[in-house]
Amino acid sequence: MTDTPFLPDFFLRPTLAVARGVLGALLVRDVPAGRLVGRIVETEAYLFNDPACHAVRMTLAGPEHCHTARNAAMFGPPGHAYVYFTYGNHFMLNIVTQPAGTPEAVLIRALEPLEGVGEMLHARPVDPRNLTNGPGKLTQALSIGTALNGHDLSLPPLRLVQGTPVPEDAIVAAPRIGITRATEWLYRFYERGNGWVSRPRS
DNA sequence: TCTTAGATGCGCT
DNA sequence: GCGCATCTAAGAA
Repeated sequence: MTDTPFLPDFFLRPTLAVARGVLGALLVRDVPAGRLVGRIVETEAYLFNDPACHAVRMTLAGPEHCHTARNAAMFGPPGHAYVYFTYGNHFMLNIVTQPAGTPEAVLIRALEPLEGVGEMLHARPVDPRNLTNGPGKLTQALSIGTALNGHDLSLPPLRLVQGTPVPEDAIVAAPRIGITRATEWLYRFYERGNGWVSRPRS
């Protein structure tokens, strides 16, 4: 069960459907210290015509003005990783969706740790309850940085594999966190009642 | 338990 | 310079 990858077509579905569909999927990360596995419990969708997306300028000025070194991976093939650095400290992990040329992605916001918790705590020495309940936290716990930007998520050392999908009636849609534009769009999805979901700042 | 401010560095204007 | 798909420590209650 931890070895079934997603078929490429999965990432060609509408990005909002992918954001729901990867809830329950597993992220498998191989590091020298061992194998780390986390279950995805919270995501956000970012669309090409989305004011909060790094590639929104495509709609305004055309692709040639919005395709930059930073967001290049979002224009690449679906099912690959888009990793970027922000706030001077943190890496964000996204799954690229849509055909190459259409910059959309799904941000992984929280994981439920399943395997390798001891190794994760070594990479991120904090109270275990704060190990992977946020987008910057989980990348630190899994040692994910820009070296994995553009990486094919069907291959080691970072793979996305199928788990038990979260049923639709257990998925909550909510406003995205930490953005200043399009804050009313319900593009954040999480598993209802899961204790690893990040908490919005008030 | 909750709220606030500061850190930190890259990409853009 | 300013903003940022964030996190943490410190302080109040």
